[in-house]
Amino acid sequence: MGIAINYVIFARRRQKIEQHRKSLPIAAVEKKLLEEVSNNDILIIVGETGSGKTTQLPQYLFNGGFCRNGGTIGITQPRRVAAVTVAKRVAEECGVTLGQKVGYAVRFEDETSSSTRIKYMTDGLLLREALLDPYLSRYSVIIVDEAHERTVHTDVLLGLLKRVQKTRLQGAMVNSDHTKAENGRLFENENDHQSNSVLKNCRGKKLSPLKLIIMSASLDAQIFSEYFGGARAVHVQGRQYPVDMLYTHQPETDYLDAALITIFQIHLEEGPGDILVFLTGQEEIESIERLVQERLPKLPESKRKLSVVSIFASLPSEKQMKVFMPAPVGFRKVILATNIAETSVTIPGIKYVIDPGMVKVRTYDASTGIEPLIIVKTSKAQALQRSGRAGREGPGKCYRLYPENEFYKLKDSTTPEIKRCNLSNVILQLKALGIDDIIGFDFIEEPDRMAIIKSMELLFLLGALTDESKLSEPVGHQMARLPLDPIYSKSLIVASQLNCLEEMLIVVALLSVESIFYAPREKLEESRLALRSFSSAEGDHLTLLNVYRASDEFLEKSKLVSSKEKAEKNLRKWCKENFINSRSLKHARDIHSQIRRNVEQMGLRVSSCGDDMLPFHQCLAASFFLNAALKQPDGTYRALSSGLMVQIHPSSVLFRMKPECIIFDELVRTNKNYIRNVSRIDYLWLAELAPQFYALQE
DNA sequence: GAGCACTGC
Repeated sequence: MGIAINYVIFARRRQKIEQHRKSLPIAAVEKKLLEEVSNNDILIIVGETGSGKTTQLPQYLFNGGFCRNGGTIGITQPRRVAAVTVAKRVAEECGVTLGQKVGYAVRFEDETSSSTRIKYMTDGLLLREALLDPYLSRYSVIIVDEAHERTVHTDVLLGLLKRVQKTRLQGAMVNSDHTKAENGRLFENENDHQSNSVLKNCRGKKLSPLKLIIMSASLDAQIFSEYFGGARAVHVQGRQYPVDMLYTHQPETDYLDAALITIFQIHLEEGPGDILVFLTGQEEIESIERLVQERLPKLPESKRKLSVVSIFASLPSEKQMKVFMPAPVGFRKVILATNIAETSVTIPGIKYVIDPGMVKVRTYDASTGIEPLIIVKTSKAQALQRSGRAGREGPGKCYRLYPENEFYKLKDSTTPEIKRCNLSNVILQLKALGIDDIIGFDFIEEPDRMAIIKSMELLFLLGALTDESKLSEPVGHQMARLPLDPIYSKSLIVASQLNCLEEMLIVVALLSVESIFYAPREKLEESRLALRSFSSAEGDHLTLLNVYRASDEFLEKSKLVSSKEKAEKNLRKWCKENFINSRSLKHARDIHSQIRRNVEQMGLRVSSCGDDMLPFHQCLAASFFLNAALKQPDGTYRALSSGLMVQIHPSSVLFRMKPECIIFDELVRTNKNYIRNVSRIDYLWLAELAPQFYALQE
């Protein structure tokens, strides 16, 4: 009886899934798409939101025989959550256990097996895979999804895939001819012993042609098509509800005030439905929240049913969750959000979107190496993405707080990340793939020449590149294998020589994540007091180490008496009491175990310097030497490499102490040039430990 | 004596 009922439920569920699949816009063109993929080695698919391309196309290809010879279909996503949730959904649609036919792989999580044929992953992870398998030989098809977002990973991946595809096509011809592939080289330096070993692994295997599919949600198919030599582009219809666009008559001088007025206008004049407001940062969000709360009591009592919630990335997860909870009965919800609500999270119930048209972006100044955040106008594509958030569940309205003619003056799309970021990691990865001519590399959009040169200089000074700009052996190759900023990778290599790798692994993991300290404004004093027990007079690096060790000790003790789940819950409580951000700490723990595994595999010696922290600080000097600063008579500091005048950030344990010579982790420009995560070093160490930079200056 | 958007390996 029970089995029969279960079967009925199961059958209904399958039927529902099938109905849903057939109702998607892409279902109407399944056969056509299969033909297109068969006939074209590269295909561009433009599909708007709701077309079903991400979940359906891989299934069509699987059923269409594109995995026949044991090949895998790989689908890349810019974000982890997308890779994970889509994989789960597709496994369910296929009626299989996740990790079997359908799986996913993201950093720290691998839900695949040898039987996986449809594999969702992040684009960054596929790039890492390429280091081990430069021809990506396990894949018969690679689909690059959300290519319009143009993350730095996507851009590098596109260049690599273009090359791999060409090589595999030639390799396949060669395999059938039994002659040598003269032009079928991915590498320029096949004689290098490192890449040679990789090549040998690949030669045994038969290279088969690779199908490439680039999927984009916006109308810029042209760029991708041109890049791939006039590749064929097909459009797939999306499915969205209509969104009414409303503009202001005149430009607004104060977009925050305009946003505030619009919130109340919608609340008082429009039908039910929640409001999503796009703001540029935490400060704006908090000030609008305060202003709404202040004005609410002035409304007639029956009109006060407005509940304000906010979301931004650095908000602790439990507070983020509040935006997903429905407002109390009869209340309208206003969500104040950064562009986290543009793509990363989807909040249900939104009918109204308010878009002031501004966004905070990170930029990169190659001459100073500083990456300041600035507020700029959104692009057209971004404005469209924002307005689309109003039409997910029904018809909606979008209030753009600028005149309509201003919209047409906006840039079509946001500047690709590769044009505004530090390129040292990109260069390291390309070099590790045997691509030595960075300036000649076929990027879809060229990075600035100056940015390339600056990053090469940095890699050279770190010892990752030889005089001929090749990856050095072993340092350069080791650095390329580590999933870290090059300076951090270098510090691990130095630490193994100075016998303090145990300590440096922890510190590097902590420096790699968002600040682990959580100090809410209203509890500033309390949080400072909590921090005191961990503080080290030597600086922030040791302080970080103390916090990590204390948390680790607490967790280990907790595990002795309770289950793993309970122990982790206890740790979160411990974090709260000590004003530590548990999400950041968890992230650091994950990175720590990954890089520890990495260095062990590389054969580096993991040992501890015990209580003598001298080698640890020497290691900091030897690897962060470009971030050294000297005290000036007035108590400020001069950064030695850039000559910039900087100040220790007030959050540093050395803020009052002001030692003569310090090294720092990063320089942030707000009102002043602040340096963060600072430690005291001996000035004389610089010339001794970093002669490649300091000996020349004497 | 300060406030930093969002991702990713």
